[in-house]
Amino acid sequence: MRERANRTTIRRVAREAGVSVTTVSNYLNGRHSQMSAATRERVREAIQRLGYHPNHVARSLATRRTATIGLIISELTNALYPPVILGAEAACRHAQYSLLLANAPDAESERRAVELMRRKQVDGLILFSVSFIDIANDHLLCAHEEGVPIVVINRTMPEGAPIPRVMLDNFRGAYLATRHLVELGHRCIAHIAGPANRFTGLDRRAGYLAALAEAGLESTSALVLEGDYSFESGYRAMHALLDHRPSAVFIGGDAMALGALRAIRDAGLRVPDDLSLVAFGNPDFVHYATPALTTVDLPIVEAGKIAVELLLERIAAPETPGETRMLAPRLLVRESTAPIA
Amino acid sequence: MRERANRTTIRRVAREAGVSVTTVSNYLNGRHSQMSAATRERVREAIQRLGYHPNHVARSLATRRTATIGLIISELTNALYPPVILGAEAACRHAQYSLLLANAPDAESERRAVELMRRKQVDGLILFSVSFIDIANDHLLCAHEEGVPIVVINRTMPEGAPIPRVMLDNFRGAYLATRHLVELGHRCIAHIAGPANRFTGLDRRAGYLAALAEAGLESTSALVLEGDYSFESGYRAMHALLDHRPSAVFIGGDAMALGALRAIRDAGLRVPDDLSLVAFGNPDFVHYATPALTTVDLPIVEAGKIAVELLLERIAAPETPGETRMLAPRLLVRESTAPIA
DNA sequence: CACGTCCTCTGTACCGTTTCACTAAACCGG
DNA sequence: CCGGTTTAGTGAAACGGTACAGAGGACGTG
Repeated sequence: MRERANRTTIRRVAREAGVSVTTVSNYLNGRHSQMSAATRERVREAIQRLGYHPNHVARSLATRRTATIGLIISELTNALYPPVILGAEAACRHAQYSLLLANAPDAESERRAVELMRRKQVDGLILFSVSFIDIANDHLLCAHEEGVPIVVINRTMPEGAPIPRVMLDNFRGAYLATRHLVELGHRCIAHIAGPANRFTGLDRRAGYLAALAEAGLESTSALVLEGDYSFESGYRAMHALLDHRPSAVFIGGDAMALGALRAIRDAGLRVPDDLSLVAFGNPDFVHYATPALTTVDLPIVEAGKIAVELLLERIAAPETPGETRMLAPRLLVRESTAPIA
Repeated sequence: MRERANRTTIRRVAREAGVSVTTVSNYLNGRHSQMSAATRERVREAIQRLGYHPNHVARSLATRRTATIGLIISELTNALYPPVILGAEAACRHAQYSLLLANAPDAESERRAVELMRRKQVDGLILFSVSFIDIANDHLLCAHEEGVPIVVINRTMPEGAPIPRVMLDNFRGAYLATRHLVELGHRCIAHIAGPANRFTGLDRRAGYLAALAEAGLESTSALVLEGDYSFESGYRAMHALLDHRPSAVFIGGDAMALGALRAIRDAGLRVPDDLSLVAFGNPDFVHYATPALTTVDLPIVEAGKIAVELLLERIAAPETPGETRMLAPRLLVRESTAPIA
C-alpha cells in the first residue's frame, strides 16, 4: 500500500510504535484493559513524538456517530437565544458533544438548515423556534420518521406528534404576575399583551385573564392593549392606558415594560407609588431600571440544557415516545410593585 | 462487494439510475457540463425516489475539508458574545460554511476546545476572547504553525504574531466619549474605569486621559475610580465620586453606567441637568433607561463578520500574513448629556 | 503432555465519498 | 474512410479511522 509520507495518521503512529493499527485505535479509545503497560507506553510516546491528532471525521464515518448535535434557532436577533445557547452548550460539553449552530430566520432557511445538518450527520437536532402559532412541521416530522432524533423548544406541534418538546409556561407566569398584583390589593389591572399571532402572547393574556377571573375581577377589553414587544409599542400602549387610570399593569414583555415605564414617567406619575408594574422576560434587562422592575423570569438557560438532555436520551434510545416538558417560571418581586394606596 | 441493503448511499443511487458512482458524484457537485440531459434527469429522479441525503462526513474525509469553522468564546456569559455569534453565523452561512460553537471559560478548557475542533477537522478557528492582558497563546501559535488557519477577536498577541486579529478601538471610543463631554463645556470630568487587568479597561482609561490632555484639562486620580463592570460597582463608584462634584462622568461599561445612574437618582440629582453621563458598550441595554444614555457603540456584529471573512481569506490563501483590523466605534448621543449649566 | 483458557496483539474489510486515469462512442474536416 | 478531438461516462484507489475474527504464546490443570 502506497502511503503519503507527510500526513500523520494512525498507521504512521502504529509503525512508529511498532504495533498494529488496531492497538493504536484501542489505545485512543481507552480500551487499555487488553494492553500491556509497555505497549501502552510506546504508543503514548509515538503519538507524542509525531504530534498526532486523531481525525474525528474518519472516525465518524466508521462509527456513524459525529458526537455533534445541531441547534437551529429561528431568530438569532431574539433576546431569548443567548441563554438557550448557554444552557445547550454547557449540557453538550458536559456530555462530550459538540454544538453546530445555525440561524434560520424563515421557514425556507429552516428547511435548508435541517437538510444541511442531516448531511453533516449530526446525531440529533434541536429547534428553538419563534412562537408563531402556525408553523410548518412537516420537514421535522419527516426527518424524525427517517430516524433523526429531534427536540423542539418553544414550538407548537400537532397533538400526539412524536417529537419531544420543551415549553415555557407562559400561562402560569402571567397568572403569577397578575395574582401578585391582586394580592397587593389592586382591582383595576391592565395588560399590555404581545401580538396575537404568537402563542406566547396568547398564553400570557390567558394567564392574566385567569388570575382576574379567580379573584372575581372583571376584565374589560379596554384594559388590554396589544403591542409588538418593542419599547415604542409599550410606550404607546401605556400612554393610551393612562386614560383608564389602572392602578397596576402587567406587561407581557421586557422592552415593552421599559417603554411603559418611560410613558409613566413622562406623564409625571411614579412607580410604584401611583402605579404598579410587572414585566415579563429577560430579568437582567429590567433589573437595572429605576425602579428595578418586578418581573417573571423564564428558565431559558435550563430550557437549553433540558432540550439537550432529552435529545441525548432519544439518541441513546430512539424509540422513547415524545413528551412535553413544561418549565415553570418564577416571579421576581422587586421595586415596581407595591400595595395599592 | 457485499452491500448493506438498507442504507441509501451514492452507490444505491447509481445502481437505481443505471449509471456509475462517478456520474452521480458529478451530478451532486454541479459538474453538469459533461453530462447529457437524459442522464441528469435519471439521476435526479433516482435521488428523489430514494430520498437520498449525501453524507458530508464521507465527503469531508475524501476532500479534507469540512466547510465548518469553529468559534471558541471565552466567556459565554459576557454580554458581548451574542452579537459576535450573530455576525459570525451570518457570514458563515453566506459563505456556505457551518459554525461549530464552544465555550471556553478558562485557559485549560480553551486548550481542550482547540484540540477538539482540530480533531473535528474544522477548516479554521476563531477565538473571541476575554480581554485579559496576560493570556496564553502558545497553543494557538502552535496550531497555526501546523497549518490551522486562525483569527482572534479582542485578544492581545505578541508583536509580529502571524495570526490576524480583529480589535475594537476602545481607546478611540473613550476618546470620543470624553471629547463629547469637553465640547459640551464640561471641565470636571470623572471616569469610572474597568478593571486594570483587562486591556479594554486600560485602553478606555487611556482614551479618556488623552481627550482631557488634548483639551488642556487636568486629570486628577481622585476622579478616576475602578469598577468591575457590574451594576453594583458602578453604583458604589458613582456614590463615592459625588463628593468631588464632577459635572460629567464617562463610564467604561454599560451595567456600571446603569448603576451610576441609579446612584445619582438616589442622591436626588438629575441627569443630564446636574450631571452628564456617557456609557460604553451594549447600546440596547442603556437605550431604554430613563433618560436614554449617550453611549459608545462598538461594532461587535461586524467584528464577528469580519473575523469570518479574514478567516476565509486565510483558508483560501494560507500564507497571507497576519494583519490587525481595528474597528471604529460610534458615539451615540442620546439624552444623558447636555451642555454644562 | 495434551488441552482449554486467558491475554495480548494483528490483518483487513468496511464506512461513503472524491478523483484520477482511462475508454467507448460520436463527430468532423480533409 | 482515416486520424484526431471532443463528449459522456466508468472503475477503483484513496481519505483515516473502527471493529470483527482470529492468531500465537503463556499458563493452569488433570
